[in-house]
Amino acid sequence: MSESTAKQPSRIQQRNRRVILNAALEVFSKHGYRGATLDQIAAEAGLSKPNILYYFNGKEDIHVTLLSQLMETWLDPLVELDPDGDPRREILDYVERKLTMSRELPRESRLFANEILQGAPRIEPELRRHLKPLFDEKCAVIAGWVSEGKLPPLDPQHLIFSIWATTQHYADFEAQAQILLGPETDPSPRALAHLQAMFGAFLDLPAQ
Amino acid sequence: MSESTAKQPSRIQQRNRRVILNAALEVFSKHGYRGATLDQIAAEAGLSKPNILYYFNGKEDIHVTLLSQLMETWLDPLVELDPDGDPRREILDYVERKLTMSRELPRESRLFANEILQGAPRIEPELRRHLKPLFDEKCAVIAGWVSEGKLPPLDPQHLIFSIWATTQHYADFEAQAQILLGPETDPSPRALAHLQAMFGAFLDLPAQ
DNA sequence: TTGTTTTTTTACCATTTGGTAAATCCACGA
DNA sequence: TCGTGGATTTACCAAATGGTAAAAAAACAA
Repeated sequence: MSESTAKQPSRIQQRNRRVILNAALEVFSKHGYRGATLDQIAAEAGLSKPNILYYFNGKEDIHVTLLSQLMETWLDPLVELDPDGDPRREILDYVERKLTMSRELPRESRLFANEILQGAPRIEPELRRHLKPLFDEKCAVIAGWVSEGKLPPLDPQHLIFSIWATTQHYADFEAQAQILLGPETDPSPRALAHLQAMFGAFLDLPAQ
Repeated sequence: MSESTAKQPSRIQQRNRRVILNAALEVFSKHGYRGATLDQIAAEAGLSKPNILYYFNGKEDIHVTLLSQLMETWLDPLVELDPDGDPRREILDYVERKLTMSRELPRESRLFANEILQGAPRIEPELRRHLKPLFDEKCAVIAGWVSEGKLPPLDPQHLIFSIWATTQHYADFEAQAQILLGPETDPSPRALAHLQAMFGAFLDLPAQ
């Protein structure tokens, strides 16, 4: 017992846990929690099912571990919103970061969307612990900007909801967008231009 | 054989099919397709499982029937968008209709969201047949308004995406909103005010 | 090498789940 | 009242699925 609580995981442990979590992300984001099977995850990971269960305590353990590990990445763009920056610039940059994340991490986006859609049964504590305080903090920042006259009167909470909704839409509803726009084109450039124009217009101080 | 193709369903058939579809909507929207079980649907409907299968050919049949029947209701707000109306008024009214639908039919919204998230495997043909033409038609209407100078330059496709995303967000991500805003309050009034302000600002012709 | 610990596989199991066959019940018209 | 067809229940089944026990294999420290 070289450590006080637990031994650090071996190289094999680290690698296999990572492989399993990546496979689980693929499968969970595609089929949802109930729709995903351990066999699918095992096949995707190139391991046997009992071997998967050697590294995790069960299906739910994998799912919760995934969501918890992703939480930080997921909140990162909002964390970067700087109270001391230019309000309009900060918010439009946040929109861009969220849209980029939607394009580069669509599996993560769909994983979260699936979980929230089902009522967030497994991630609710995590949301209360990490998302809620950050959300409140950044709402206060935006509200401050409004009261300082640096932004027009607006509802910070619902502004953030609108940013989340519009950016994540491109990952979560990708199947629909492909049907409506065609599968060839990457909607991102036009999506970014549109969102910058829309939120930009909303954030502009009228007749300054 | 009094009819050419099939006899019209009896009163019992009509009632039970309606009861089953309502129960299925409840269960499918809450757990997704794979997460829902025939036993749950049967319990919710107050019927036995074999009795359910007397009225439908199987789980998928129920799901597809649900989605197909809902499609019309779902597209209705967009159908009402009037090419001869005032552009700004028409679009803002559309936003309001969509938000109202999100509040009054959250189960339907989540059912669709679940299906699209999984890649729309069962409803894709329906989307190509009904949603796509309507989408193209209304995009053309909005593009017409833009080229007539009645709206500022904007991207009709992505504008509609933004309207869908922001309004449906309140149904699909209700669990998250409840954590962040508290379960007591109905977010609808403030959501409506926010969305009207946001899209209103975006649709305003600058310095006219 | 050898003994020990970690990792992987083989062979299972209990439960759940979509679905079926056949018997039974029941409404209703003649 | 009786017969007939529609409606419902009872008793199942096969496949899928999450999970386990224990043996075998691989890795590793001495």
